[in-house]
Amino acid sequence: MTTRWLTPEEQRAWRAYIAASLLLEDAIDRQLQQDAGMPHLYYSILSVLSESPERRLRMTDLAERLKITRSRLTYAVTRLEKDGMVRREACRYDKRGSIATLTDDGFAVLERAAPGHVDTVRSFLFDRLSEEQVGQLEEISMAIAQGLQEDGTRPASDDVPWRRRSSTACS
Amino acid sequence: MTTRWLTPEEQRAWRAYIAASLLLEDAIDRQLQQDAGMPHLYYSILSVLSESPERRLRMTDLAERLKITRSRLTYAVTRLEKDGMVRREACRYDKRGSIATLTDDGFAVLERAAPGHVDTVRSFLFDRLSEEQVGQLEEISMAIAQGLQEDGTRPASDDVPWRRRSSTACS
DNA sequence: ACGGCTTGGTTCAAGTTTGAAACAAACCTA
DNA sequence: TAGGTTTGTTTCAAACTTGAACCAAGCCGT
Repeated sequence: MTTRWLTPEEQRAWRAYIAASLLLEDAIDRQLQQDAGMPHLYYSILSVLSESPERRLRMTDLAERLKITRSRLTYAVTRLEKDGMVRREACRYDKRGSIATLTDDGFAVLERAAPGHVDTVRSFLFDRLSEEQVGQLEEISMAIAQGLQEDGTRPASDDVPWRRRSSTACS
Repeated sequence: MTTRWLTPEEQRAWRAYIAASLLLEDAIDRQLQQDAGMPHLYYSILSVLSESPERRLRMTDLAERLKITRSRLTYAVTRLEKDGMVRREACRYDKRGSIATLTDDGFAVLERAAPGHVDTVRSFLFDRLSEEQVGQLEEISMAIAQGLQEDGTRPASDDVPWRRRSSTACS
């Protein structure tokens, strides 16, 4: 079948989206680099850890939540560990496992950086959108993400309910 | 003043957005890497050039349109030039300038890759959105981009109408 | 208990991005 | 028109990302 090219509306949306996402990520990266000495992803790692039970998470779970590869996460955590914001611990129940724990230092950095980060997100994103648009953005994003996660989520099909594939509770 | 944290709705939207944009870019990068041997940005460079008059554009203009730094563009174009998809030419009217031109080979690669790319964008993005949502996405993206470009665009304030700051027409 | 498959994580090399510094040409302005 | 600033582009080192390859450790069937 012959290609269905994008309609003019779709083209406009696509280009606007590309531009916006690039600019936004750049702005956020710059702000965090300035104020916290780390890029957005690294901040997100600290953030996710801080909200996890005991501030710890297995590498794979962390990667899954952040939607990044394990390899990328390994690199990032190695850096964060060097900087003392995260500690790696062995998983008792699964000797293959490695658990990343947010240190007090890491938590402190996070707390110090959070206000500035939120301000940035606010001023570049939410302050420019109506309440309605915020809802629309969520729905659109969910729709996109859903289509891209079939694989990642489907394997979890709970036909084996007794077996957590994501061992957050480990150790 | 004390920080205005994100509301639950905003948090949800923000997280969904981050996830979606990461996943989408990854998917598109992978597809293009597979089928065209280059990441999304590089494809975009060829694409923008292909639509420019004479298939050529000054580096700065190209960077501006793509919303990337000049340094990043320099690197990318160097690679594309090595691969023979782009040629660099000197600008006659401004000896500092450098003009990137899409070669026939580059155009051919673009033509060959375009259908697969469009299919990908379609299946991961537009097929999952209603017509309404496409419009919403455009508006939201425009709103975001606008806030982040004040600097880049404002200097262009046409109080000096006789002087094009973007010399697309050069050479 | 052995071999084979899968899973969790890391490693390594190659490629890309970043941001500051370096240059050179163009543009003032006194 | 000399000197100072701005603009267009590249360069360089350091940081980051990618994907394939690797190594253990768990899992499973026989």
